[in-house]
Amino acid sequence: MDSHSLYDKLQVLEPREKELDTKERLKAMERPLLTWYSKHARALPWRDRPDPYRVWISEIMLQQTRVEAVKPYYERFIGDLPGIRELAAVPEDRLLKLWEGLGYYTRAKNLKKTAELLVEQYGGELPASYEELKKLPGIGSYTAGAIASIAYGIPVPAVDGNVLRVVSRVTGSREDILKQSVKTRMEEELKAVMPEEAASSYNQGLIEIGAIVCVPNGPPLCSQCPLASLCVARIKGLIGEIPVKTPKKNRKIVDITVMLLWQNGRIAIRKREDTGLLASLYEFPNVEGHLKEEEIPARLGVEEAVIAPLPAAKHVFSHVEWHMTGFWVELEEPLHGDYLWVTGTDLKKNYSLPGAFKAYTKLIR
DNA sequence: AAAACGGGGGC
DNA sequence: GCCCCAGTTTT
Repeated sequence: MDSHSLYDKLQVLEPREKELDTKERLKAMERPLLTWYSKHARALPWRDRPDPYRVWISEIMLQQTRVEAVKPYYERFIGDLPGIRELAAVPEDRLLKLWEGLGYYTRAKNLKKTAELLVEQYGGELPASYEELKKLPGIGSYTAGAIASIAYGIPVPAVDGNVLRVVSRVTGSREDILKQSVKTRMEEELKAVMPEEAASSYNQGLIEIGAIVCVPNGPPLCSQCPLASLCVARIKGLIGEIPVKTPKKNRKIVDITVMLLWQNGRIAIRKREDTGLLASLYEFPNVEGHLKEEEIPARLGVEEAVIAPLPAAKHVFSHVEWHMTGFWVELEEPLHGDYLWVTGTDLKKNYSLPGAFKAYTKLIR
């Protein structure tokens, strides 16, 4: 029987697909990619003046974080800490306050650690070398490639989730893009075809296509894509199957009891451990497990307290869920221990409490 | 190779 | 409710 599906008819209208191997296909992206990027690049704050410091800060903020979320943080951060030396000298609490709400707080701590390193050992500047950049805390292969190419014009690739998606589609690769081995090979393949004089636009162009054309969720806008005629996934109708990603695992549930300790007009907070989840941020005193009201005094080591239950709350992290219950606890005297007793105003202005505690933070005047 | 590490936006 | 995001580090 004849095949007359819409897809078959459309395929007849396509220019005949050239027989290209992967390397030739990647090389063939260059001209359409650069032409398209010169015309369609979004105006973004960090693109105004791509000096190494500004590129570095933006790239760290953009790790696993959307452009729209980064914009206001970036502007404020650059305004407060305009250069490496200011960053190296900033107190950690003020730094974390600048980062509050962005997530992945290790990024901020690594930023400061690296700034100190740069002042002490690199003459206060980011090194103009992919290999040297990659040695710095918080800078992996993607970020090293991004800084090297965008700030210094060094022809090395910068393979992020966008590039993985775009290139796997263009080449028609059904390999699992979450595998490190697949990313490493793509980096090698792209390095071999990188234009010597246009590394910045080449990398940013690939990323830009991934962000606004070959989008991460929903169908790609192939009619706007400069790589459409080269794209194996599109030509073979594999857009829905590529990129391949392995399914992710379930989140662990953790029960937590949060206590708002109130004494003489002040609330107790404490600093979290400097490693692990929400490292170095502040929190309301809490314990793992769901405590009953009558268990509270003993846990706090007090004879008496006026206790009232607070609403339950849930916070979802990427790998764990906190299921929280809470109690309001009025004490006659301060507790011994590493607590800071702060007013509501002081709390909001000077201390970074992660969003996980929002349900309880908002109860404080 | 897998897990840890946030928070927000899209559907 | 699930997926994903201009990833890196630790286990």
